[in-house]
Amino acid sequence: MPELPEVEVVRAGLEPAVTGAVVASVTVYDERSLRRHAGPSEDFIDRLTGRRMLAPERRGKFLWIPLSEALEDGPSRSSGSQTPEALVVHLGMSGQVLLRDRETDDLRTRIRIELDHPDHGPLRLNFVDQRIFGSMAIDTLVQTRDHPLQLVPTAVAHIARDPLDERFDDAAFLTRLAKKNTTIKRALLDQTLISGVGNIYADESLWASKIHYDQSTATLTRPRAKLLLAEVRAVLTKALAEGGTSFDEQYLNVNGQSGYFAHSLNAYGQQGEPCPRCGRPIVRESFMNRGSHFCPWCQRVR
DNA sequence: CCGGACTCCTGGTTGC
DNA sequence: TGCAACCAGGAGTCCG
Repeated sequence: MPELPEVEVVRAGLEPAVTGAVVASVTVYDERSLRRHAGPSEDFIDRLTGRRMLAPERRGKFLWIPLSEALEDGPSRSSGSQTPEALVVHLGMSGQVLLRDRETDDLRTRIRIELDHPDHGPLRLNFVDQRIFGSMAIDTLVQTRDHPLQLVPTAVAHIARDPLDERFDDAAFLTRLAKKNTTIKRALLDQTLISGVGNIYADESLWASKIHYDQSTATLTRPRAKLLLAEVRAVLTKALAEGGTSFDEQYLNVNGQSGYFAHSLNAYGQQGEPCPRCGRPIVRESFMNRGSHFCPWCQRVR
């Protein structure tokens, strides 16, 4: 499942290739991938075709590419009365954005976007998604509450900043966390409190900070919560560093599954394996309709 | 505010 | 060997 590091790898891979590119054509092969688009596929195609892409942005697991008019000369209409828009991408469980030449097809391509880039020439974006939990949509950009000059898609407006965002407010997060009447893993997965963390990195950062997934947030001491936040950052940063190294240079292959962190997981998917810290077996329990992996010895409710 | 149930979805794996 | 049941879960919605 793509979480913050995987989505950031995609964003960084797309940036040099799509920034400044003009959308030549759009093909929707599966309308279900437009679930989050407020309108029919014709509307999606009309609003995307002919637009110029700006630098991709990300918050948590959401990725978006702001769009401007394609006009090269004269004053840009995008800064005038036009409502700013963006192509919003969420990878869901299995989404990938593959950057290809105009001849390359990919299995299970749901949406295809053909681009003309002033430097790189003709390109093709294949949105591939096996389980169709991901989506593309054209959305309007709105001001954020804490920074009026920063615009985000309306679909992202309710999402908290992620812990790798320089404007993430540690103190405010810790205070909100302490006031919540819930348990810690639930809080970590609550994208309105802290974004970008999914099931894998939640389990990994809880293991690293020796906290049980069902620990009450109200009784979690501030030092331990602070440690957890530091471990969340460490885990995400490490994954990002490992994932950011595996690009195919010929096609600038942007792949949502490349550079996965699987070879250095301590808890996630490790049930039955010895805990790397104490040697006792890692246990998997069902929680929130998903697996929770933890060491019952190192991670106890306190 | 909180949590549980449900929905979307498909291909790999398991079980009989 | 064949097929059905099961499983994985991000995010939104609805309801108690």
